Amino acid sequence: MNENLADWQAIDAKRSPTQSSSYQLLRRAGDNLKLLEQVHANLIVNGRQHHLPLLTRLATSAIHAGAIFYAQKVLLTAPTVDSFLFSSLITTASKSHFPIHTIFFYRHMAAHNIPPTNYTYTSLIKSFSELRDKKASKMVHGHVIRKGFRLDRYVEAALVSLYSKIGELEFARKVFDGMPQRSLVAWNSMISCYEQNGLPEAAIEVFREMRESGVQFDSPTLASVLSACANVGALDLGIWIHEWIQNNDVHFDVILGTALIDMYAKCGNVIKAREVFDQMSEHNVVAWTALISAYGVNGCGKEATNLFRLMIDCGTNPNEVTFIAVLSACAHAGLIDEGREILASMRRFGQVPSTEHHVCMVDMFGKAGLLDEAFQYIKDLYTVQPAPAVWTALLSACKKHKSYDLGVHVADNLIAAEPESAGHYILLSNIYALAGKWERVEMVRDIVTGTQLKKVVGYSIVEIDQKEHFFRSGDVSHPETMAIRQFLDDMIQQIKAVGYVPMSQCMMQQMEEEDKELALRYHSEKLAIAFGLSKTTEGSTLRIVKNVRICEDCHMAVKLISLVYKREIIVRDNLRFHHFKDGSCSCLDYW
DNA sequence: CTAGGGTTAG
Repeated sequence: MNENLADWQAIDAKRSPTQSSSYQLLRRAGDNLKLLEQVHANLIVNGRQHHLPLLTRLATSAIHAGAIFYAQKVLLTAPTVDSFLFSSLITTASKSHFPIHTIFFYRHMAAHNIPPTNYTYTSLIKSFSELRDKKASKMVHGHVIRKGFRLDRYVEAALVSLYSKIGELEFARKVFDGMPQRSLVAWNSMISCYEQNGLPEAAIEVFREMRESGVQFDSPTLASVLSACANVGALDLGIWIHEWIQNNDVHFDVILGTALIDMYAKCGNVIKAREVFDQMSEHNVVAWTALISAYGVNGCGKEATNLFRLMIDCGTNPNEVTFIAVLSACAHAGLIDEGREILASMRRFGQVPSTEHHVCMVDMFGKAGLLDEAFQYIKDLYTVQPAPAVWTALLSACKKHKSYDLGVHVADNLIAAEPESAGHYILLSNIYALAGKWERVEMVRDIVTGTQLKKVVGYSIVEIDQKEHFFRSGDVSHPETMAIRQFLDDMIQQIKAVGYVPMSQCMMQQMEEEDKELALRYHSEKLAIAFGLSKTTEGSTLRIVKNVRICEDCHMAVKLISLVYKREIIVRDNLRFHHFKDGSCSCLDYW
């Protein structure tokens, strides 16, 4: 036996490393844990456990197989260790989403007095960004500085990404600004940081800086920027990027394609979104969902549900996001029976309806005025307290359909469940206002102001010559405010001539009729449209992006504006699109 | 022979 072993080792020693039998066995074992254990035994029997490259490969393969504890055992029983083994373990563990074990390996590395490398930190940082712990993240940054990797371009890019994921934008920017030489990946991390944290304008601004500093961008850059364009409604820049992709040699994959679909969809151009989809060679569930959502938010519910079925026929299974997209499409289009059917089909795809799906269903019933059905749906759901978002959907429906009693009942429950959310109080006061109970409106408003609850400030954006202009209700901050107001006053006169009557009941505060009319007149979307009309030529489409829902008065006004000025106007609110043309809206007043 | 950071849908 011992002689055999000696022979074996003699033979093996003569082979080149890649031909060594142990290495071959390891390769063939792949991610199969049983086989890896056999190779491990083989290594020990043949006295090759000192061979670190083999041991490293064994341990990383074990992690790939999901056997993180086995990898730990390999490490703890290894007769010798080196920096490479540790870095490999840390990298593989972080890539395989074992963040805690990544830290375990890092601690052991220190215990063995093996100095970390920049490889160590990029992976360690990646694990911490998965943990989303602010304090721990800053501790890692401290380690990076103490060990002298503060100016390593790989580590810095990872830090930008880490701070992005935990929402520490200023720290991300500080690291980025402090880089002596910014890598492409660092630029991409910074852009993605702003995009992912709800600051699409800032993301676009960094992209501008990037172009100015002459850094060549790539496919991940553009995917992030397109996503930012989508969220801010920057169609001009989006089209510029699309053309750039067509004229340059950039890796056009399913991710970039999906980003393009979403950009066109969120800028209101479903036709182009479909065109991009049809040109893509690969369609995964994300791409399908983006297209279904495109049709859904633009009010084309029938097309959305047809695509949903086509997707399944083509062999792609819907996931939870797909169901949200298709159910909300049903809600926007009033496809009640289809919505019910699709909800029931979730189980077949291994999906369980969650709060977001329930919200879609309640919204669907609620929009259609089926308030009792919506209420019953909620009551049938749980034995315990339903999620607040479900009640909010019902409450919005109560407001829309002026159901006073149910509305007050729902709002009471909602406020009891989430007393810190200002939105609930506003909805409740709206319900009181609709019922003319002004003293209650005042009471609720006093609560909101008295406790300093944060309320969402509504705004509208209009893009003129690749520049976004922001307006809030009653805004006077725009440099051209005087001209805008004059144009707007004239615009109101013009639509009054064709039958516009200000819907003062949209004002949820008690004030004089005249004041109500003026308050309505300076709603942010009217300001944005007046500015847009005055700055663009006849025949061009106007696009407005809002962060809250359009009110009934503005909806009526914009219909008439589209008629009088012979303009197509697309308004995107936080939930869907309204395409105004020739005096009517694509939503057919169902929203 | 064994290791890096950034990208898409709600």
